[in-house]
Amino acid sequence: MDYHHGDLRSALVKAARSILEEHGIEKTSLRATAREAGVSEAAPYHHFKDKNALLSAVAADGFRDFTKALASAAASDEGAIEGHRASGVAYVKFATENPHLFRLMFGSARNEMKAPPGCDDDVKQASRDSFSALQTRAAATANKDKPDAEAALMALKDWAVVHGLATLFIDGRIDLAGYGAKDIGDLAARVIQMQR
Amino acid sequence: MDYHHGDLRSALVKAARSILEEHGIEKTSLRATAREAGVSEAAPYHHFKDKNALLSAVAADGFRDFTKALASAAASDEGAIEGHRASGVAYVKFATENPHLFRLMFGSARNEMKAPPGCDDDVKQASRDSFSALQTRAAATANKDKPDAEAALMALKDWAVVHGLATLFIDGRIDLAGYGAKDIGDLAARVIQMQR
DNA sequence: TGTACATCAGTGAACGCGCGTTCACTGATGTAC
DNA sequence: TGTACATCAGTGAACGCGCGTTCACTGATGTAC
Repeated sequence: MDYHHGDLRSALVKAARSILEEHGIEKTSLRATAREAGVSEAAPYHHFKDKNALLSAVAADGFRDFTKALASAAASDEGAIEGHRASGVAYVKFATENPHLFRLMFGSARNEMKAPPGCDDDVKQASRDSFSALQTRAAATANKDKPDAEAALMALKDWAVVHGLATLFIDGRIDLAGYGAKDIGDLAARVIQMQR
Repeated sequence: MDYHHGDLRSALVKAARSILEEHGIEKTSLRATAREAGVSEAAPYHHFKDKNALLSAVAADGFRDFTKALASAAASDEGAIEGHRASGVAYVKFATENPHLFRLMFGSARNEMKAPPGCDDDVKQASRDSFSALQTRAAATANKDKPDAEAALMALKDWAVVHGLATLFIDGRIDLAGYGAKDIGDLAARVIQMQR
């Protein structure tokens, strides 16, 4: 028996994330995670206070990847507007490629209510980082003549569009063929640039 | 003991919906529903094949209410665009007022995979009704000069905006005060009418 | 370099829980005669 | 109108399951001397 694993904590996060993506949130139990990591079912308690703490670590991890994916999409295009749009497409793609993780990150699967304040800080911080980067890019595209309040609403609308597309798509509500789209990235790009 | 309840089936749907809204999806069990309806824990099996069937009935019920709420909002305003916008606000409000129901309706809490084709038809039909009404109203606002494909994308964008707002809000991602909004309906109305 | 020891990260067994589901049953209801 | 009986919607007890969590434990590791 291995009595010292090396880095069980991150191995558990990885294992949980893998179960989550493969089998969904309701199969993602502490026990299954421990088994996946090849460790006894009580071992996770040396690294996580409870199940919620593990799920929060997975969510925080997800947010860090998410932030990176959006930023790198934005950087690969020149021009504030192009970059903003590219990061919108990346938003939808990330959700599509990691649907269960995306739901865990945004949803209510973790019990945030009973967490003492100060706890769960990791997810909170990681998600805040994502959204502030998002808003920064949105702000960079704003018409200079418009008041700040309008720019903020516009940024929210852009966010809602990509979040709505992502959510509807992973919940199976969007029929790509019906829109003549070859994939969700294609459809997202066209929807994002659409104007009345 | 009451051996004949009268209309246990719909009482169970009502009970499940009430537990769902009050305590969330993970507390919504068949047993809890039976207890809430004041009936033995095995009784539901005379009306629903399994837990999924009960949840599907709740979701279908929700979709019917949802469709009504959107239609009546659209009807209370004159003009296609005003009606369309009003139904968008109603969309967000419905989600806000019935967050758990909304998640059940759209989400993956029911196991749709293992349902034999032909089953679950009730939800499918009810949700299709909702979305087709939505698209009809969107189409009515379309610029006549635009090709149909563009109008369809525009309708999808409108849908994504309200669905995104609804989802982000019920998941606690939107700070109303930060936008100077008095409530979510107010904010939704402003976001919906916002243009670049 | 060698040894005693505190610490720390594992183990494995056990707890209690609520759940979905099944079963044989029971009593109320409506219908045929 | 009265009665026999099939049907149907309930009951209550039981099943097995996987889960979160706790516990006393054990053996590996690093450090002080």
